[in-house]
Amino acid sequence: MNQNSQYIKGCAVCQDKSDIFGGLCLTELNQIDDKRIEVHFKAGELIFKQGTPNMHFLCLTKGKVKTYIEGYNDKNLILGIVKPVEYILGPGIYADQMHHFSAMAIEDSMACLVDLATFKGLIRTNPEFAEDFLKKVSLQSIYNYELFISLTQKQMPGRIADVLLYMKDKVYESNPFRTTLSRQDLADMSGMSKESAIRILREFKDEGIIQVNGNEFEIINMEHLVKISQTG
Amino acid sequence: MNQNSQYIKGCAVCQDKSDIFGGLCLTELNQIDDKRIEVHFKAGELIFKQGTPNMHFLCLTKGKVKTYIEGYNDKNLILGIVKPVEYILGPGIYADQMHHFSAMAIEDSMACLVDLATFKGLIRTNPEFAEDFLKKVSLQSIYNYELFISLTQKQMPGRIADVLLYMKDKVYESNPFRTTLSRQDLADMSGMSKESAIRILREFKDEGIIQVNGNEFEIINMEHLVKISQTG
DNA sequence: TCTATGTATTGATATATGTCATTATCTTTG
DNA sequence: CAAAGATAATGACATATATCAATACATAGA
Repeated sequence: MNQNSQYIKGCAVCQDKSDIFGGLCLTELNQIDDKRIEVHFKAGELIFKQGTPNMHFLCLTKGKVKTYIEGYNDKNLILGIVKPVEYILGPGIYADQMHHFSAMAIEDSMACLVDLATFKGLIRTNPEFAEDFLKKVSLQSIYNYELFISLTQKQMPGRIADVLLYMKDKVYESNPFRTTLSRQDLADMSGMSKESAIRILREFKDEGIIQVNGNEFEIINMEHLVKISQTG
Repeated sequence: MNQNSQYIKGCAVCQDKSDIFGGLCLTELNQIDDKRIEVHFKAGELIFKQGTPNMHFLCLTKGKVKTYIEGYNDKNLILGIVKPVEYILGPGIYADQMHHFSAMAIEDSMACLVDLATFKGLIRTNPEFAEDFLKKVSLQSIYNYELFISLTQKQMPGRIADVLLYMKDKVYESNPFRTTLSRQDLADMSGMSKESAIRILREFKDEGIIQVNGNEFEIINMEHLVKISQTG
């Protein structure tokens, strides 16, 4: 994937654009291209912060990003891990123009920032684009409902199982997978203390459900893990 | 509010339509009117059920409705209470055409059901309408983030405080308020067992924060309740 | 290489919360 | 009005989970 040479030529030839841009014509793509900034973020860098004004549509072209709500007592709730090519867009753009969650690179990342006015203009003028966007928003919302159930109705083993399955299926899309997420991050994804997260991981390891080696995880007994996820 | 005589004359003269319809022209309103069904639901009746196909845009014109996710072990999570005039629309319409939560009348209610194709057509042809809709969806989403924090990072007193404040400010908009929600419902709003919900309510009562008389609640020490909500 | 710093792990303990059983209270209905 | 069924309330207890403190491990600098 020699992306670098591609985005230089602009959105029209970019292979890494979010699929909601797929239906746009050349004029529209150029319109975006004119208002586009490309930024590199190092792992650990904050991309935007909850409570600050939301000025851009952001499309992740490289790396990985965690989105998280900053709650009380310095506790965070990780909403999800975004990978390329996916946009990161909070609900603020059509409400109060603010960010309602924070985003931080968990790997060295690259993102295209598009002027919000341009983005909103496209929503107004191109119904297909608007529908595609609504579809994305809807899928996000459906995922959030699953998260609600996981976090509020499952006990710790079920929640950790959900996190492991999420990482395998949605984030890394491979079975032995290596993550840059810390144990604290795993805890923040499952709404528990990091000590508890560690303990559950150890139990899973002792029961032969997973293999853990530092930040490398392998799910060995998938059936059992899925069952734990389902029975809560 | 002699609504009944009004909707008979159709959407154009209806005072009870969701405000996102405010910007529609007469032709568009008539278009909706042609595809509109008006239905009465008795308290306790299911309006639509999670997992069934989503065929209509639903606008509540009278009564109150609880929306809830049906989770594991017959446990529900109430997402919110909808009151007139507000629409009830799940994320399924732009995704898999399914309901992702259930809706039940908690009072005798009246709703307008509008054909989804008509609704989607308006989204495509009227950018203001699309933007208003996106705004609604966004506000809902922002509220969901607050709910995430309340449910995952606050202890029981904080969660019950949030429920009480939600009912006072958003649902009944009055301070002594009488609700038709059961204690089980209050528990389902705050993600705890009904016994725990009852216990916390009693503690609040003993501490002089609220007054409870069956289903009538009055917040006496607002400052204290807000503090409990904030400190979790 | 050694120290310093952050992260991970573990165990002991405190606390929050759920479950179960029982009784009380309210509502419906014959 | 009485009986039956639901909902609410309470207490005793079990369990899930957080917190605290101590230790181990890794990693980055000097």
